[in-house]
Amino acid sequence: MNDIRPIRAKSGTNHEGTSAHNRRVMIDALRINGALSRADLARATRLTKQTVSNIIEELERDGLVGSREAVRKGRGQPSTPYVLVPEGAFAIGLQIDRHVTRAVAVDLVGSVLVRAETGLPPGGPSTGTKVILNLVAGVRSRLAGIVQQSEKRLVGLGAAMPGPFGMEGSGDDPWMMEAWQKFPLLETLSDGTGLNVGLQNDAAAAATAERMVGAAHGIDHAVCLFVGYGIGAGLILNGELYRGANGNAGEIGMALLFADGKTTPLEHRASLASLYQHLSADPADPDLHARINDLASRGDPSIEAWIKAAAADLRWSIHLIETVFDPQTVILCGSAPEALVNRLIAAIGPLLPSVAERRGRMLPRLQPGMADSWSVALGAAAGPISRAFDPRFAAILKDSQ
Amino acid sequence: MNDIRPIRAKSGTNHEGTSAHNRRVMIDALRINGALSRADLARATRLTKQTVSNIIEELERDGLVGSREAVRKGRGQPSTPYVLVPEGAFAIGLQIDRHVTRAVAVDLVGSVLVRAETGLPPGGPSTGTKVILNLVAGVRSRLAGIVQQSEKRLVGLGAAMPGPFGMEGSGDDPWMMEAWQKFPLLETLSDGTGLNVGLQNDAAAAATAERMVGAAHGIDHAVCLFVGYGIGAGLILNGELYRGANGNAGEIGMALLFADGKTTPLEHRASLASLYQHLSADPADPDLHARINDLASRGDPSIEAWIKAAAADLRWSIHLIETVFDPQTVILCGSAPEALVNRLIAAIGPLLPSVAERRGRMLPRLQPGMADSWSVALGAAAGPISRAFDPRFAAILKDSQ
DNA sequence: TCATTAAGTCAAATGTATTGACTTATTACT
DNA sequence: AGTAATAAGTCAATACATTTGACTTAATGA
Repeated sequence: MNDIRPIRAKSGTNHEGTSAHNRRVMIDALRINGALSRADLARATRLTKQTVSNIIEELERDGLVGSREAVRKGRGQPSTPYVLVPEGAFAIGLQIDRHVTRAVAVDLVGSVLVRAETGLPPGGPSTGTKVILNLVAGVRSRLAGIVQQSEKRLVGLGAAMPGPFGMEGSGDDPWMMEAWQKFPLLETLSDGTGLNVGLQNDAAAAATAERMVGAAHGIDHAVCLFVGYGIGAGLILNGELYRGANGNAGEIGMALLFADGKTTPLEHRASLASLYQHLSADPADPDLHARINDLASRGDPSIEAWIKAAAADLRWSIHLIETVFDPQTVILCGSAPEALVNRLIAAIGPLLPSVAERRGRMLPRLQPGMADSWSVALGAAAGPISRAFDPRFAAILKDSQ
Repeated sequence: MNDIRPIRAKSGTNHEGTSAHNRRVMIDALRINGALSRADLARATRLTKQTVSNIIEELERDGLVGSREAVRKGRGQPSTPYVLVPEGAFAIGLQIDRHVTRAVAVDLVGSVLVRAETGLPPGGPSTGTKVILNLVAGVRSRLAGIVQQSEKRLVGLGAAMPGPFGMEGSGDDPWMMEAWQKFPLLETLSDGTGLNVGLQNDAAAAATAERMVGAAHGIDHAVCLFVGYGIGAGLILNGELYRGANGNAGEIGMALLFADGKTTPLEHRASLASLYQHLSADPADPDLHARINDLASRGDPSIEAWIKAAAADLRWSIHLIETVFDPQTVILCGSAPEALVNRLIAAIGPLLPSVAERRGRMLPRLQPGMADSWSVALGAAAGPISRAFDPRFAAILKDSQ
């Protein structure tokens, strides 16, 4: 008689959910297409002109969209194009990496306004959180110096760091990432900044960045293969970042390869970590990034052997991604030096035959994405922007209100 | 000036979208939890009692839900539990396999009411469509003989067959599946039956079945590893079947393994096809299924070597699935004989260490799913039921109305 | 017996999108 | 030059689904 088992159900929705969705759809349409008139928006979203007018008026009042000069394009009344106002919203992005942490402030359209970087002292969270909170506070105050009302328009703080999260650890990581992965980072950052905080792994952040301003812009099914210290895949499925049950979806670097008579995780063979080992380089060396970029762009033999081997593994990874996710395109990005990523892309081709080989493809199977040191921090910041403004199923539900 | 580029945007929504979503949420809640009172539903869905009353009244009028006798459970007015009415809706499921085709009729709760099976003549679609349409028509009329008003309540026809779809083919498949994959099946079935028709690959169908009545019931992140003639994964992500950009997501059988000095697709090593080869058996032999079931349940040495090798490959596949999808659970199912699936599950354990190893797991990492000949046809039928009644983002949008 | 608790209903209010007529501004045609 | 055609956008009224708050019903427990 005593039924203690909780009832599981999805949340319903109501008028406010409808309205919230339609606002997001408008913003998304302007983000993807650039300037659009109210009539354009009505046709594209299948809403009526009147509804679009109401919503646009409201978004304009909120400072999220603005009008440009009317344009004549044939018969009929000239149309007034609307565009996103970059200063309509801001977010802070934070990248926590092995020996460095970076923070950026970005605006609604994904432009980076403030950058800051600092070394992360050894000792993990116990010593690092203070450094991080200082860095964020610095970025925040510099942003306030650049634009008016930035605090009011700050939608959140997005953090990114290498995954996987919540795993039983092996305890052998000298860079203490494992300690960070177990640390209650969300609460600490939330308490320390008073902002809404989100967390994703660095591959997911890179994908979020690619979707906002990069090669995945406006694409609903894309996978970003991220080559950094480790290797991960950021998954854009049905137009949304897919996180999995525990935020660890896409940790493809831990996929096992059978090679040389043993099974090895992909990222032990094809990541920056493996390159550092190949070069006997110290990952903490601040000049290393530039040096590798230089070696890669010169085609130095010390690096070519690694590139050839890594490219073979990445070729396999891309085949795997195409096979299991069936995306419209795969984007290769990374925190690796740009010249290295370009060399890898060149060395990866031609791709292996896969289900992606089909008539009528609109996009290349493999595209280069961002490969600079700031793309993960940018993607971290894009997270809160996306959560606040992109159309998502969760956003219409009552339990998100 | 002439801007021909089409405007891309997501569709907006309105009251009808809201209402449609809330109806689906009610049905979903009753499907997952069984009998619930209006008050229960209001709490679970976060809608008001009044709204729930309105919707339940409407669903009852539509014959989709019905009430049971009121139950007293402490102080307060006794509550009236509502349940799904099985006869509220029906769907036909169709499995097209290499040498056989099966059709079933299922009801709203996933019970199979009618089964029919027939051999598929050689020659592919040109000779096969007639057989299939006859089979479907037979099932349909038998259903009409069993229940009243079945035609009115028929929400669609779901088809399932081995993928991948739309690929440039190699043309060496004696069973003509490639011809089927290129054939305009949807149009043919739609024209031939007048029903809404959907198409999935067989792994996706198996996952749809597991979600409606099997091990994935009520679970939002699950992957069904399907062992049939080939190998595929059916992906339940965020509570919905994920299809990918071209309906080929989850075709894990084509993933490449490096082994014995060459790269081989997984399904050349661990599928029923490989077992048939191992046993030098004729796949068209109608007794083969029973014979393999017998060999597997007796632990016959002729099959144990294959099981051991296949289990190793499946162990790797499960690790891969956990790594890239981060599901709550992996379900092993198949059109393989049940005893074989059970032997495989036993031989697969213990699983490889992965991100799935974490404190506080609620579900086992690997669970057995359905392994009978009818589960794909059942899943095919579950497709239209799910499309019509399960909460989905697409269902609230105007372009789905 | 009566206060308390919980389920469920009623009628009015609220919030959004829709409808259809109307205004405005421009081009194309005669 | 004049006028019809076309398209953008507004106005006021309406429709639709959920919400609100008071109310009714039916049980338990002290």
